[in-house]
Amino acid sequence: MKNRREKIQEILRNKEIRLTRQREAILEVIYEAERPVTATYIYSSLQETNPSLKLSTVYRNMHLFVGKGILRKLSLGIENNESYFELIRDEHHHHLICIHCNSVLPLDCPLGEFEEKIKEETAYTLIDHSVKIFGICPHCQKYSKA
Amino acid sequence: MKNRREKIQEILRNKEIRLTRQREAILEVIYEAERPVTATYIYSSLQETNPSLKLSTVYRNMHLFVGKGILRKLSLGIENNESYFELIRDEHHHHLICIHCNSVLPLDCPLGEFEEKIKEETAYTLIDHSVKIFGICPHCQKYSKA
DNA sequence: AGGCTACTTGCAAATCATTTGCATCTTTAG
DNA sequence: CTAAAGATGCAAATGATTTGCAAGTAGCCT
Repeated sequence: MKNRREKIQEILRNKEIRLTRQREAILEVIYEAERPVTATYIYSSLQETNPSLKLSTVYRNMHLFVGKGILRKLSLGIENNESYFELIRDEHHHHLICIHCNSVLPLDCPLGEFEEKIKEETAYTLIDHSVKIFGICPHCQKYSKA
Repeated sequence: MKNRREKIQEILRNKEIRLTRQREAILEVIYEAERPVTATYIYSSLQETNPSLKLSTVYRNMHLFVGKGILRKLSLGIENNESYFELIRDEHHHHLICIHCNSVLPLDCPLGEFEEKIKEETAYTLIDHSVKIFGICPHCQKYSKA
């Protein structure tokens, strides 16, 4: 039974990415979050334990991880223009976004037949798709009653 | 039978927006484009005819028009981080995006029952959603065979 | 037609997210 | 243990978008 740190190191080695303190720390934060996070979130989360970590290093590694297929970059279209990053786990899914607190939850994919239909109708080669649903989470519903 | 300029002026008046040379020109570009456009696209399109128009004015009016329900802002997640804006015409729809030429086609909405299900399962208040399908259009399929 | 007032614009500087150049440090293969 | 390749810190650059402020203009009221 491997602990998280070992699992992260294995992922990096499998992808032929050098192990650095920073990279391990970044991936730990992402694993722990269990939801898409921003570069700034990662940076802030690590300020206490890794005060020398720079935001540019976070961004550089986001790029690297996306390129290596470890992460996926999302453009959620939330008020700010920050990009979110999430682990590419096995299964295809989508996102439910709270427009108050910007938190993000995973959703199953409701397309499928729809894609077939589009493919026939338009003759496009379909490559990928994304579904985003915006709402207000139960927690924010309470606090925005004021 | 109204011409385009008159139609635009009517829209602005209906929304209680002051008529300015800049606003009319901006909306003309958007109407003519018949697809989502960026602020920079609008700005460039107007440099010849309205050389004094500033990009900040375009952005300010994009904001205004979105707020008044004339336009909708899209985050398409295309390589650059530019925002796209489209006219809010009649009905709710979605987008099929060609990843080669960045052209955008409208799609019918495939959600509906799915939203009901999500609402029950998560207790979120659902506000809006977006579906984007990425692919390669028939035209680009030919030219990318090379 | 002229004038007032509030709203707009141009302009320049600020801001925000993200990227990049460069010198210094660290990882890893031998 | 050591050198070379690659990574990081730092600071400055970039690109998109926003903002403060003074000057300009639309729309209303004589």
